[in-house]
Amino acid sequence: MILSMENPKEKIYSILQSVASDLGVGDVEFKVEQPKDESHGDFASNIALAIFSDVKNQKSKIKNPMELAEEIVSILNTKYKILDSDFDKVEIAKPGFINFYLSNKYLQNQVQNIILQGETFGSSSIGKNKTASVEFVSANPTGPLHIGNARGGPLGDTIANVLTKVGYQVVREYLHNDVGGQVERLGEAIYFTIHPDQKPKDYEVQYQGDYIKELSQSVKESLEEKDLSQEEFIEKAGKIAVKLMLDEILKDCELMGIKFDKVSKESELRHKVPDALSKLQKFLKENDGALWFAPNDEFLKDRETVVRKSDGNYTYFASDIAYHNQKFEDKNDLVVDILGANHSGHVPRLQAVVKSLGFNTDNFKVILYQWIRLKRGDEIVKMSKRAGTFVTAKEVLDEVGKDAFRFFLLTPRTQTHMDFDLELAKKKSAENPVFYVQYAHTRISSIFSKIKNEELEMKNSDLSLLKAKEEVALIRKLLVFPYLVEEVANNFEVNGLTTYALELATTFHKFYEANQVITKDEKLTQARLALLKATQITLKNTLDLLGVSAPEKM
RNA sequence: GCCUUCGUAGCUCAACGGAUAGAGCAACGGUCUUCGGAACCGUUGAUGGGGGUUCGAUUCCUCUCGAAGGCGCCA
Repeated sequence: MILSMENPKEKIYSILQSVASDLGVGDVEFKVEQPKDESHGDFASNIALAIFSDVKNQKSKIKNPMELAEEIVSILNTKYKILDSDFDKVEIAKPGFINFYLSNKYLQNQVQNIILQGETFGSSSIGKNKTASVEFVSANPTGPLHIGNARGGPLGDTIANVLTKVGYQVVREYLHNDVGGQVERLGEAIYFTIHPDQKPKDYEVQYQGDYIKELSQSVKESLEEKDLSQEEFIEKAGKIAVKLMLDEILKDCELMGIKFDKVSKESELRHKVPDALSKLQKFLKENDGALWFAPNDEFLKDRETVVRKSDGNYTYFASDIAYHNQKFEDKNDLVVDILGANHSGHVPRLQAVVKSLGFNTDNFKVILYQWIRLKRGDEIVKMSKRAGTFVTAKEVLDEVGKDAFRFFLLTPRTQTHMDFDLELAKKKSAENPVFYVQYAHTRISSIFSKIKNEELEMKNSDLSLLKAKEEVALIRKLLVFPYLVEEVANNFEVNGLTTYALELATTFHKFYEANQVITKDEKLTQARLALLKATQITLKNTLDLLGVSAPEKM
């Protein structure tokens, strides 16, 4: 049995599967994972516990998990000669875990490997020759991007980065809602701001706030020459305003480090609605003069949705049907929507649409993120676009900067209802964890800036000199990265990347405190420089995925 | 009323059903004649509450309390 060590984790998994077959329990489900505690090895498996708890397999000999683990390890040693490969040690632990320890030699050699891979370290081929569409932000253009919408920005962008990293060809998409009642309301708000005397007493203006005044000014300038009726003015004002808002939103996105590849307009999608609906004939029904999407899906019973109003106009939902139909007809292997929690009710309908259109819902992922709750000290800030009381993304961005902004928003899981203290954010921006990570990168760059002697180039360094506790720990941490990237590409939980960035920085800082890199011992210096190089690469690659800069100086 | 999500340390957040629940900030106490102290080390401190499933539960089920959001011919 020869172990190819390209991917130790997969290797362990496949060998354990063979062992399971040897034991006559080939169908058992077990895991191989990377324990968080170093003392539990580089990889650990619960296979013995899994076999034990699998009732069906208990019919013959009932052993306890520890004995089972012992038997498995002995098979690994004898039949599969696992210690002849790059493993140092295979141990059993308490309830019945089997822990695998990589040899120092294997670990040391990986340093060179990382350096050779450089910026491709962490890449994989799971998305090779595949395309993905990631839609995010898609904010209503009836007001500026606020801090709530903004969470989807870094999130979608980072997911797109990760998918790119694993080989997908990714299109970043934005949907511009430039038609519908909201656009008219916006036009009205502008009209009545310019002509307050004409506002009917019982009419309630939908959108308010300083931005409406500014918008009104801009709209007025471009329309004042023309002689328009109130109705024409409102219509044109809405269109102009919505375009202005889009430009502003996209500009804010750029401040966040985001550029979209494709901006679709709802007004154009509407032309494609009839085609898309024709594919859904079976699931459409007329009622009260309106046309409804009514799939015979258990979950959607009594939740039918209108696609064409009785006045003949299509709804936003109809546009979304056309939009998703197009995304899939564009032959995307993966379609990802990043939506705020206020769209939670929309999700099952979208899934039903994708399914009813005949596409595979496995290729359709919707990521819902919870709203951010804003606080000023102890006071909760209520945000309302209507009342004009909201905090814009730009305000916060200007205050804390892109890097801290992104890192902060990417740290919690998407389901977390995070609290954002504006005062604290301003006060503490200099102490944001992101600087801790960036500082690690800066420290490394600083050391390299001191190396002038070419003899200290780390090619051919003797990596076996890297055996200090902190050195080995650092190598181990570096090797987690490719597994993490692949995991995130599968589960979209990008917060794992920020956690990892912090852990990696910590491991580095500890190494740095304990070991002088540049010393009179040239061989050791070379080896440590190689380790630093590999660390720098990994930090940079992680920060790149997060869209956070990796500065040489701070 | 129904549906979704959340409740972890004083605060903001982590933890594929796994092993001693981890970080940062705050508080307190240490570490520099060395590559950047935006660092390192240490102390105090937490799973809202009750049941259940499991060898094992912050994680799954159930009840309960609390918070956010959704339940339109709006988007």
